[in-house]
Amino acid sequence: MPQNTRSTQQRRLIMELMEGNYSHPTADEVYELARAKEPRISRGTVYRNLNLLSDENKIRRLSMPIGPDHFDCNTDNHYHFLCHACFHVFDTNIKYKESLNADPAGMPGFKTEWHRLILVGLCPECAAKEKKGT
Amino acid sequence: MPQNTRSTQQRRLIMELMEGNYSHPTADEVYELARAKEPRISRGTVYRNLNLLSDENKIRRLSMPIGPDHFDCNTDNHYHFLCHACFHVFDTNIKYKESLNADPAGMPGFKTEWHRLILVGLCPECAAKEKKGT
DNA sequence: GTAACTGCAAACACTTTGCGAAGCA
DNA sequence: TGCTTCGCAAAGTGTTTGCAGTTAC
Repeated sequence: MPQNTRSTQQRRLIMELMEGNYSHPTADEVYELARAKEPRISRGTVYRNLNLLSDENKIRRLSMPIGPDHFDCNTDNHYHFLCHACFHVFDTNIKYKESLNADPAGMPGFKTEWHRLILVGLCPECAAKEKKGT
Repeated sequence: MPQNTRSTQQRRLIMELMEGNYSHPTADEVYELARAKEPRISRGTVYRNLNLLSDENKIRRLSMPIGPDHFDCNTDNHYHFLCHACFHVFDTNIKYKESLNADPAGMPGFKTEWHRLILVGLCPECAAKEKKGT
């Protein structure tokens, strides 16, 4: 990260697109949204800004067991559900377990900084489609 | 997956390398191990066989929030710790929560098939190095 | 003025895939 | 014999990076 970050048009646009966007978009989805408003914006700029905003904790990067990373405007600790059919990401109601970041029992010396819990399966819509198809 | 899978030299070699190997190697590490015994083996073959063996549940694919996938000869459900300095993967002693695969409370319609919990931080060795460096 | 940032394109890391030859059942 | 698998190389996906020009402060 540079010492002084600046407020550029592109950065403001990307932050605006993320604010209040609870769809957990991928970098490419943000790129498409951004391009609709600012056609000259480049993919590199979107990636760079998403990385910078994550580093500044203004958004959260969500790495998935399948496919590209997603980004979340909600930086509160919470867990996600990934549908392996439509690849949408959903928030879960599972309570965040702060205790998992404490030294895991029986693993002295390990310093946990963060943890990731992801459920993978089918969302209601895709589960219904699956049923119909069978 | 094909209807009938065969027992080839390469597949047997890769399975042998995985059996009793608790170091959670990446595909590339398996490739290097395999090449030491069978120099003509190709990367594609290693990837194909690791995928096939995972599909057959003879090994387990571990997707990490950083870096390439790892593979585990232990197919029992358990959780892992990733050191973000040396990128080694360790088994944790955290009890597997079967209940997370039940319908998450308050999320009717979602069908969870599996879940992944990964702790990220520093292993004892890298934590010690970090301390020294500071 | 100058460090931070941009667009662009090339490079990168990891993985999959198309093909013709070889091998297992 | 016929389907599976192989080695090889090329392509695919998602992301980062070097560069020369531009912009914020």
